[in-house]
Amino acid sequence: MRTKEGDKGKDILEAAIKVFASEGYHRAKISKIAELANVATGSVYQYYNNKEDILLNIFDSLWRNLYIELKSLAENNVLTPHEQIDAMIDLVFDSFNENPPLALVFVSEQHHLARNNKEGFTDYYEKFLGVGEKIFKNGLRDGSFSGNVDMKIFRFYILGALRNLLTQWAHDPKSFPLNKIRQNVKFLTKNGIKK
Amino acid sequence: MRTKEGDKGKDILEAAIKVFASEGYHRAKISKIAELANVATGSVYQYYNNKEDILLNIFDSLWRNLYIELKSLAENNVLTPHEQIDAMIDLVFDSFNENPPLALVFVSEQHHLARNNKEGFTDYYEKFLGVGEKIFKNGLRDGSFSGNVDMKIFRFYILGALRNLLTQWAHDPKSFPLNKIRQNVKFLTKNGIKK
DNA sequence: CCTATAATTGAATCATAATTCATTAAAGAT
DNA sequence: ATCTTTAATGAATTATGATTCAATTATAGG
Repeated sequence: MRTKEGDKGKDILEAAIKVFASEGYHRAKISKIAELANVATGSVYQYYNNKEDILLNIFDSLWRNLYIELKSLAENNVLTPHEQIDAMIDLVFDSFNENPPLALVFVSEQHHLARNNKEGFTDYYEKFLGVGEKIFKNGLRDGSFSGNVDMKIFRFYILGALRNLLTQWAHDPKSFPLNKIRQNVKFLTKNGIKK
Repeated sequence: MRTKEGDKGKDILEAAIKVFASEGYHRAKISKIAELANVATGSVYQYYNNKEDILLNIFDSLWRNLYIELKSLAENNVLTPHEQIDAMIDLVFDSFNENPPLALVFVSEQHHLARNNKEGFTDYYEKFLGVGEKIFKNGLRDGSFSGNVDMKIFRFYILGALRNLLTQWAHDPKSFPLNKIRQNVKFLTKNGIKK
């Protein structure tokens, strides 16, 4: 019996991230992904059901990691709620720091999955939001967060801000340094623009 | 000489907004847009060069309006910089309040245009950002905004937050009331989450 | 009431690229 | 060494839907 050589599944996923990032999901050709992965076009279908399935796998593993990391920092009792929010911001940026193409896919292609998979494209996304809620509630309980803000609104507010900043950074990592972004986002989230 | 009946160009644009919103740009069929606009498929091409040109027109008029409105409120000397930011938040929400499908197109399809039209898909977008800068600088000058925040970062921060909240609202306008969102965003932008 | 011009039509064309599948290759089992 | 099973291949198939264009229709001017 013939056995699989190397880890073609992974090669394909990594190639897909690059191609999705540079062409966008719809323009990305399976043949191009296969070429980058050093695999025949048909082989892609040995590993994934179809093009969307590739994207699904990218997002599933992405949100899985984010969820696991956020969970562990939410369980860290040494951190104050403010520090947990800061750590969450770092977590998001760190996840993409070494991989701008992944950031581009993350910020640009999720809406495609969300549209097709009405019932959620990955459980980890929901779970991630759930952990975010927990952090927020702790902050309210111990009095460090303002009661004037709705949890869900805050959640989408900060994720939207992070996403947009990540987009700009990924397009031009050099002229838009991540460390400065981090610092500013932490400040704004905590204190707002008011002097 | 035969003359144009009604305003088919506008009918097509409005139909396109609905179809793009419900199907997404790539799945949207020209034939479906034509049907909704009560026009033959071919007629669409009398008014627009191609599918992307339709999207371009939607965004051009959208950003044109946003720019004009923002400009006029930036020139309003009666408002403090904080009030101008608040008014900008209102402006964005007001632009979509009556038209959730337009909001969905706005939040989901701009990246497609940005990707293809490297040199900017509409001048009004750049101009809008320019006016935002002006407001920000005024706030710095008169001492009402914190000097700890970089202008460009603030700009993408708040636009990202607005965009994400608009997305959620457009998907479910009833359970996610715009007025509450407005109020929370204004508060967060100004004061942050800190108690 | 003609005629010229421009608007409108929608079926046919055309391009693209996802997916399939018959074929070939490799590796473990006998 | 041969056989069997699974992996890998990439050319051929197929589906889709954007765009074109020859035919038709409506209006204004003469």
